[in-house]
Amino acid sequence: MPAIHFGDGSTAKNVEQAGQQHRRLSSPASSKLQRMSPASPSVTMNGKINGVHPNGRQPAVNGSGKAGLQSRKRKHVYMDASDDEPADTKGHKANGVTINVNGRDQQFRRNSGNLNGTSSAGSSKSRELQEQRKQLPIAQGREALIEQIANHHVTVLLGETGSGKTTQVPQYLLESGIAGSGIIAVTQPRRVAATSLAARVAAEQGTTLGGLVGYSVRFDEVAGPDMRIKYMTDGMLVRELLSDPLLTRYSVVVVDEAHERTLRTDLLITKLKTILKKRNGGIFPEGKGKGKAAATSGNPLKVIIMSATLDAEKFSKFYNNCKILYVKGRQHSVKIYHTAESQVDYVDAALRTFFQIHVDHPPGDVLIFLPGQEDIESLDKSIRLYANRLPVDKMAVMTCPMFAALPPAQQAKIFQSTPTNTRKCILATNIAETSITIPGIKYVIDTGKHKEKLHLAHDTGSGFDALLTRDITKSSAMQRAGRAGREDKGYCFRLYTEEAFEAMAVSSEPEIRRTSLTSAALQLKCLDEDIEDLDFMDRPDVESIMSALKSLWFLNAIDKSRRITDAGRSMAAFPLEPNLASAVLESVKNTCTLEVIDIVSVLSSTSKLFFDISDEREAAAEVRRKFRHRSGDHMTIVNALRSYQDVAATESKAARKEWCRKQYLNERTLLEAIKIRDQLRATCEKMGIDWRTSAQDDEKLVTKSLFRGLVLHSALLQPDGITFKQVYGRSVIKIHPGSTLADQKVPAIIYDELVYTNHIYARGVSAIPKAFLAEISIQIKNWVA
DNA sequence: GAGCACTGC
Repeated sequence: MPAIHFGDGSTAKNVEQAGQQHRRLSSPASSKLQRMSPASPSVTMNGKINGVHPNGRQPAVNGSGKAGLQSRKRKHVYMDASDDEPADTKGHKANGVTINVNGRDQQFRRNSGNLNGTSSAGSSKSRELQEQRKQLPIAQGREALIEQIANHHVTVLLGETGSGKTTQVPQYLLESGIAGSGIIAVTQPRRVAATSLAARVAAEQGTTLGGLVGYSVRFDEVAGPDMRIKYMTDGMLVRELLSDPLLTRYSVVVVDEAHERTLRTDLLITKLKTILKKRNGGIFPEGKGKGKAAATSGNPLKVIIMSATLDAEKFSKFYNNCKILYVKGRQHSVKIYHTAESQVDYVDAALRTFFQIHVDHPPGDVLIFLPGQEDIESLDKSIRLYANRLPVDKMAVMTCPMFAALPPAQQAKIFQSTPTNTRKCILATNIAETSITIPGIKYVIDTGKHKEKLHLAHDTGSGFDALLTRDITKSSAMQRAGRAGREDKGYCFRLYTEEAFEAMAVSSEPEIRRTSLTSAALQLKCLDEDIEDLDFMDRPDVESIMSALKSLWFLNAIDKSRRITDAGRSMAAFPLEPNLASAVLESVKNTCTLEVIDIVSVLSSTSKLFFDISDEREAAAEVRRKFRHRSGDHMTIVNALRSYQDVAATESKAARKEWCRKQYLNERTLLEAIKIRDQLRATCEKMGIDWRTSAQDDEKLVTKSLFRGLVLHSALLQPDGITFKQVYGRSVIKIHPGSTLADQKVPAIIYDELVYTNHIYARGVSAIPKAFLAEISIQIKNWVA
């Protein structure tokens, strides 16, 4: 195998040499860095004007400030924030306050290997935990932090990985009395984070989970009357807004991981701004008059925005230039190498780089970031093939694929300890970037690619998604590199040039600018707010808003003057996308709620119901025939779900699992769907809807109900007898070959989604009579009139 | 005649 060349002609073979080379090139920056690093832990409070993290600054993965992540260009030099900012930030107008803390990395890790839902809280005694708390980097800035938060209604806290902000800040708020008698809500983008953090903080407080500290995520809540700190998913708090628009239960809302900019986080940030105005007396407290505004309301709210990287100033600007606090974290240094030339075949480059590391570098596990399952499986095969040919005196290689769709048992393999004289090689998607932390990683190989779902909106509200392999962003590249420095110093080999890195976007577009806004628009309508009028950090595209409103109008969720309808309010009550919620409401009229809820439960599950394994497609299709329903894929889902329940009623857990495997059914999807179904049935009961009504053998009732929600996803057969044309759009589409209706000649269809590969394919397809289309077009004309 | 990253109620 020819070697891959990294850096300026140096190969990965000689790390020290390559490292020296890199240091030399960046020497002006690194000498400055070393000078600026405080020699001992210190807390620097500075009320003067100081730009904290000027625009474009990257996160400091290399917390110690030694050689590593810095590039030649000054604007990407990583450093400790301090008084001694480079010239380009002088005079930068911001109310920044720097809390500069050095501290030791802790053994405790967030989200650490929590696939099995076990708590990351140790069994250590309370005293040990208290000692650990004091050792966290943030602990040294505790008093300064408390003072700042006490005196301001909004605080932006920029804390690096390992600073301890997420576990400690809520406890400081509680212990200092700032939170008053209200609840402290701490939002997280991911469920596992919310549950494992709550467990950890409960242990630190010496209470059981559900006492002082609780959590709330979908399907799972541990809370009690004494709860003062509540970790929750951002989606849960958005949902609470619908019943309590001012969030009166909470005295503090901490929005964590705000830099991820999920749609729900952005919604919260926007709504919190208006809630602050209402609860805190209309005006934000600026530097002067701090604390006074709180007196204008009996129940003031404090907001803390926590971010790991970048964007801190953007958050601050959004909240009338509120204070930015900065807490340093502690990470071990990671040396980064770029390839000397760009690589055409990243899978091949990853293969060769892995063996360069394996042959020439000391023990330590390797994590390779790849875009998807297909590349992972192909590289996995290649690595195992070559590993078998290694000389016997070399370490063995153990490969571990890792992606979300992988069965949990195989996912767990990455957390098993590596056998002696063996190097573990983990081949992972983005899942290893934020969702899970894998212990023992010393080397990261970064292909620089990921998969991205692009929503191609259409002015009619129809549109389709395409999943494309694209370049990652700089912040993503930094995050990936950081995965090598969790436990000790590490190395990151980027399979792209330094120029390619420089050309990457700083961070990805916020979700609000990429995703369908139909659901968000409906929720806001429930609060009597219009998505088009709201003050967002990043405003969504006009086309995207129009597409969302048009969809809502087609679903009869809003009327022609854009006011929410009764039906719209009912739809918002369901934890479903509005189109599926609309199908459920329609099923009430058509007396088939039982079947429709079964279907939408599966459709809104995370993964697909049927496995699609390319090598076993024939066998899968054969087995699937017995679930097949002539009307199409939706009733086929009902058949499969019912068959599973028959099996589940009598068989053991192991037998159920085996049955699913033989049917090429994803049991994880079935179990999730059943949970969702229970939740939907409960929602129906609250609304006085009888969910037990069944279509019996009249499946047209079911397709008619689904059609109501999928109006915009309807298409008519063209004269060629093969392709379909969208009724409310211009695209010409085909039925996906995996559908039960592939090769069937039906006059009109509805579909769940369109996927764009070499054709635009409709997936999740059912046949409908053309008469349905005629009926709806009359209804639509009547609304317009 | 097929090729799906991740997350949320």
